[in-house]
Amino acid sequence: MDIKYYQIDEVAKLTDITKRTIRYYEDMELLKPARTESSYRLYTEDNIETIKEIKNLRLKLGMNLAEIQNFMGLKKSINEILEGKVRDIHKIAEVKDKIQNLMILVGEKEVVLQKIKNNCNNHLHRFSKIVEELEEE
Amino acid sequence: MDIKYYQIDEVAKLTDITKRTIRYYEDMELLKPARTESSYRLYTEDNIETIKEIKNLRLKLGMNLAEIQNFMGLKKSINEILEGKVRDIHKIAEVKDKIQNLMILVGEKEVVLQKIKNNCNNHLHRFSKIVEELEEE
DNA sequence: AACACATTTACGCGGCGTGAGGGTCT
DNA sequence: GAGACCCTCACGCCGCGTAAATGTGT
Repeated sequence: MDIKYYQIDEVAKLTDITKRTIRYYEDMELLKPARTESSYRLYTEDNIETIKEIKNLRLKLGMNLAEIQNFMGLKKSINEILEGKVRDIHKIAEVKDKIQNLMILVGEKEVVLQKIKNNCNNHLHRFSKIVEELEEE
Repeated sequence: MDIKYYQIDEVAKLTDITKRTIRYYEDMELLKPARTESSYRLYTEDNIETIKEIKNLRLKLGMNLAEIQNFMGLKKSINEILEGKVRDIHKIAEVKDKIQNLMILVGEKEVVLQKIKNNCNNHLHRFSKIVEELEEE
């Protein structure tokens, strides 16, 4: 069963990430696409999923590439543990710590979002009342 | 009743934002501190709150300064409406639209955070089981 | 005079945008 | 031969970090 490969232009369209940025992620070692004999980059479905994940982490959560590197490394460690490749309890404990730290950061971001949401809702309600009052005049 | 003013070094310590960055926010017109005769910047409590808010929006939500400009403009519009300075129903409707768009963006960010949280929790549970099994050996 | 602040100006890095100049052909 | 791709430099902008040169005095 052969793997389907995509060229960079198609990947850019599928992910809505520019070719420049996709190549830059490779420079930063977030991606390692295959190459043709003439150096054309060949991306797998997995590569495309990785790009979409980077996009989310950058644009929605504002992580920088170093943080994303870290995050990807954590995911790799998690998979190695789940696959039984890592059986050292201390190593596993380290990864658990990293996961818990990550959840703290996630929690802090959620707090900020909640505050904004609450404010927005309050304003929308008040505006409705204000508009009603204006319409009565 | 006179207002208490802070110099930039104290503001930097109170907000944990560098002086360089605080000055840069002024260049970007996010801040307009008063000045002494010798050009020293003087910040109010309100200025400090603004800096803390910018910090949250940048570091926790990854907004760029242009987006923050927009966000601050929206807040200003909201206050003008709440204060009764704006009584044009169409203007109020525009602001409501902007608030709703903002809430959509906030919702998208929450989805990403929720996925990460769920994954983290799943992994932590699985790790506990793996560690139990390893300890039985 | 000396110290601890302040000011502006300017170059450097990360994360790309945007060509330029030149090969390849899914 | 002509598109429509691909490649690798390389310079420019934004959001600051980090001096350097200079002024002020909470």
